[in-house]
Amino acid sequence: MESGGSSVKRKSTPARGRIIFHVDMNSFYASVEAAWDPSLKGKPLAIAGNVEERRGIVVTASYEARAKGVKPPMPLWEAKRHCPDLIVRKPDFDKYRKASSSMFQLLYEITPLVEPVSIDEGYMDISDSIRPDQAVKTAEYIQKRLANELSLPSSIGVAPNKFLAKMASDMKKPMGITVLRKRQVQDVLWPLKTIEMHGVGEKTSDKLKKLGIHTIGDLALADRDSLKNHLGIAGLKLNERACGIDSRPVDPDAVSEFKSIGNSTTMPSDITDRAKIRKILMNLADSVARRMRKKEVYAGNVQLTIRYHDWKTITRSRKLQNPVSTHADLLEASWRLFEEYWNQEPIRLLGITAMDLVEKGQAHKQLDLFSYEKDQKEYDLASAVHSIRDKFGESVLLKGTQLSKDKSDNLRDQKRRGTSLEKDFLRDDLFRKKE
DNA sequence: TCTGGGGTCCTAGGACCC
DNA sequence: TCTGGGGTCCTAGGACCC
Repeated sequence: MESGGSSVKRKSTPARGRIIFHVDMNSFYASVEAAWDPSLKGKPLAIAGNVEERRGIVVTASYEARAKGVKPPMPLWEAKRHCPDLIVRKPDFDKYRKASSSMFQLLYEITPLVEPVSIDEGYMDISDSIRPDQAVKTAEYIQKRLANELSLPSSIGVAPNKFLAKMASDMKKPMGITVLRKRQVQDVLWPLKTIEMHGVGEKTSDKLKKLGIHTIGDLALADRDSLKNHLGIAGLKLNERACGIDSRPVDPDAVSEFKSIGNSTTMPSDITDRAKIRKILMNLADSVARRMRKKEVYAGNVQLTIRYHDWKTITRSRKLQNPVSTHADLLEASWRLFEEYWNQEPIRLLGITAMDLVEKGQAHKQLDLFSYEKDQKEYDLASAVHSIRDKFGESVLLKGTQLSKDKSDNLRDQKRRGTSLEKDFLRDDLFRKKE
């Protein structure tokens, strides 16, 4: 046992009596557009990608559009059939990011315990900042300010944990405030179909049906062993959530850094022409590199996505010898993957994703010339020792080379595992010489 | 005329080490 | 010579969400 005295720092204690908000913006992209251009207010509006092409889909629809049957993610042509006077706008992400940051700024005024989940939703833990009897008033206050100051409608769920808050915010839209208490779970949640549950998609819901589980209540009362067998750990989690149990804390740092940055594009028509394909990869590499530059990160791994004419999608990735950031390096890496894995069939979509992101300073460290030269010498020696050993056996080596042998073993391991950043740089150099 | 583009997390298998 | 089990890293795919 540890001696007492050290007090635990708490962000958001799952232990007892938390009050969690889930703030969910309604039709966010469409609402932002209408906030910027009030002439759009009250009109059926859809935000859709690929507007000129035939392949656009509705990303977000205003409530007026929804009333006429327009529902994301619906192909644009179908949306227009439902609603001939539909106004269509292309997404403008810079605009949405700005609106998003204003929105979160407002939430931070209530408590620092805000966890952004996506561009338009987030959790708040107000347990330590607001008196319980003031919770609903606070939710109303937030909602009013979002509407008055930013012209943005929202829905807020108020509950003892994240899962219930999330479910609650979904129940009244737009401009709803819903309180969901633990003791209401049985009455309110259990009658719902499993697909209504956050975390259950089509596949899982189908699997559950085969187990005779149709509602959230079925899920709550299901046999845990059976759930574990068929769905793994995820099954156990779902069972707990269905019972209203969720101990995940609200973590303000949860999404502070990006894990990957990618861009992809669907072609107007399927292609097989290598020159065209390379051109598209060039553009993708360019936009990924641009976004990486903004975030000041390097990529340790590059992934290529190919979606074929028949919707079959493959991803191929490779860890890089040293982190890269330029569009040329990204293109080179993805082109190599492309050459290696394309099966010659017509392609519908191409994507490049930068993964294993490291901060700029981190990546630069490896380019330190001194350690490079030092390693180069050691590596050369190590390689020589290795090839001699491989050719003539251990006995040929002098005693004095024993140390180098160990070193060479080390280097060989690192080379294989790719764990040492400095050695990675070294390896890349060797790699290039080979080509 | 079906099916976008941005992500995260989890699982599973193979290679390899100890 | 035959043998085990735990652990890490890498890659690919799948499910899900907004």
